[in-house]
Amino acid sequence: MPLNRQQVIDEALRLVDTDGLDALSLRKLATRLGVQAPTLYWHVQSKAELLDALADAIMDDALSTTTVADAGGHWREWLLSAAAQLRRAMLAHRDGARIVSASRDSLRRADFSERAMSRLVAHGVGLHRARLTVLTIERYTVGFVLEEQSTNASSAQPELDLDELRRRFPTTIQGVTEYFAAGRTVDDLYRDGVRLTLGIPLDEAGSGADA
Amino acid sequence: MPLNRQQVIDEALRLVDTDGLDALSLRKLATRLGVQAPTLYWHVQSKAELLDALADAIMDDALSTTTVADAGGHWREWLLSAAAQLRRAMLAHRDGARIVSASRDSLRRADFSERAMSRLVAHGVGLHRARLTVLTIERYTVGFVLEEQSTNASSAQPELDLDELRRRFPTTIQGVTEYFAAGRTVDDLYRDGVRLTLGIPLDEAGSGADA
DNA sequence: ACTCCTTCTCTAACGCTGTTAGAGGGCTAG
DNA sequence: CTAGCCCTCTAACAGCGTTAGAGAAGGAGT
Repeated sequence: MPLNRQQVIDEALRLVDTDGLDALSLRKLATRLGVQAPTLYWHVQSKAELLDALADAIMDDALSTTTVADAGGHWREWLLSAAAQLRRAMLAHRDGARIVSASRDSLRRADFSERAMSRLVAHGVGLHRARLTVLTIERYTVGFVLEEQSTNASSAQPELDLDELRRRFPTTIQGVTEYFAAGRTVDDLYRDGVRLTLGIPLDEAGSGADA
Repeated sequence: MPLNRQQVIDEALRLVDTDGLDALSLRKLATRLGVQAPTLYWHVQSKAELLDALADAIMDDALSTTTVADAGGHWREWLLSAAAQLRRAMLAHRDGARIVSASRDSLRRADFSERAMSRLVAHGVGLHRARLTVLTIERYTVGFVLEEQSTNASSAQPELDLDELRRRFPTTIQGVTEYFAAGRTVDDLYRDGVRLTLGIPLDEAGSGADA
């Protein structure tokens, strides 16, 4: 049985998952597939095209399962769960957000936008606001997961003195501490960001002032 | 006069600006500085550290000018202009958002958060909401500029049929068309996203001008 | 004047990368 | 038996980040 484009993509994704995006080389990938590196060029135009295919594969996951969350309810709730699905899909693979954000034209991302926007419009949201809302949440999500995954990937910082941090970033540290002290998780943090954007009221332990 | 770490960073940034991040190699950089590649290792620990320094340089721009926008007014307006400043700083260099988002630990980004959060808190915003707001807007901004710059960098897509796009993404296309037809720009789009998150009312009907 | 030490740059090389050229094996169709 | 497609191969190129180690230049101390 000859090799197959889909196998190449799958194995590449697996390699990325174990070793990280920076460790993905065509030679290593070829070896895993029991083949020589130039052979891959029969199945794939270039490494860049392979990366685009990986991004599409990740986005497919985000799209395939969004339908499930279709159950009725307010459009805000629907969008919140669709966005969480997008995040989960990127989070499902190491460097997932980097892969998706680096892909150059992916139509799958447009599929996501289209699905979300049309749903909002169908629920009576104005076209203008629908577009703005979906775009904002998409970019927030990419930015969020990108940061979320970059901290994992990097080596530990040896020289950071906690006391100096507390001195230099008192408010930030306090805010972070307060947030997680209440038993909240990064998942909650992400969703609260979406809620903020959607104007969904969030339950703060200590109430926040407004002006 | 011997070479100098600052010169290395400056020239690297200039090289990135003209040729893009992917074209930044130590050999090319060294040649521009009239020196051999290994010499750079005297001034810089590794290429990764150089990239971090570039990110810091970009963030310095974002921080140095934010103070100017300190003039009184609602904290929402202040944060909007601070965020716009952050975006402008990344936009000022080719692949700026990629450089910033890939930097592994930058304290300058924490400086930005700290400054924004403390300002919000000083204006009476609760710690919880301040943290959430600043974090959301930061990640939205990185995601936004990342996408904004990635379209520039890529080669033009030859095979995209406009009719097929219209068929596949009717709502999206309609929304995009509507948005820009009113004379709005990408700048407006970015700011409207921030406004949405901050709960600042945006004028949907007519022009993109705002008070 | 001589030596020591630091600062900065050099040459040479290692192992890795994506990619191309081009040969060839194996299968199917005529 | 031949033609042609599908798929894989070997060999090689130019480029990459990085290291080892030599050496030039200059100030400091004796």
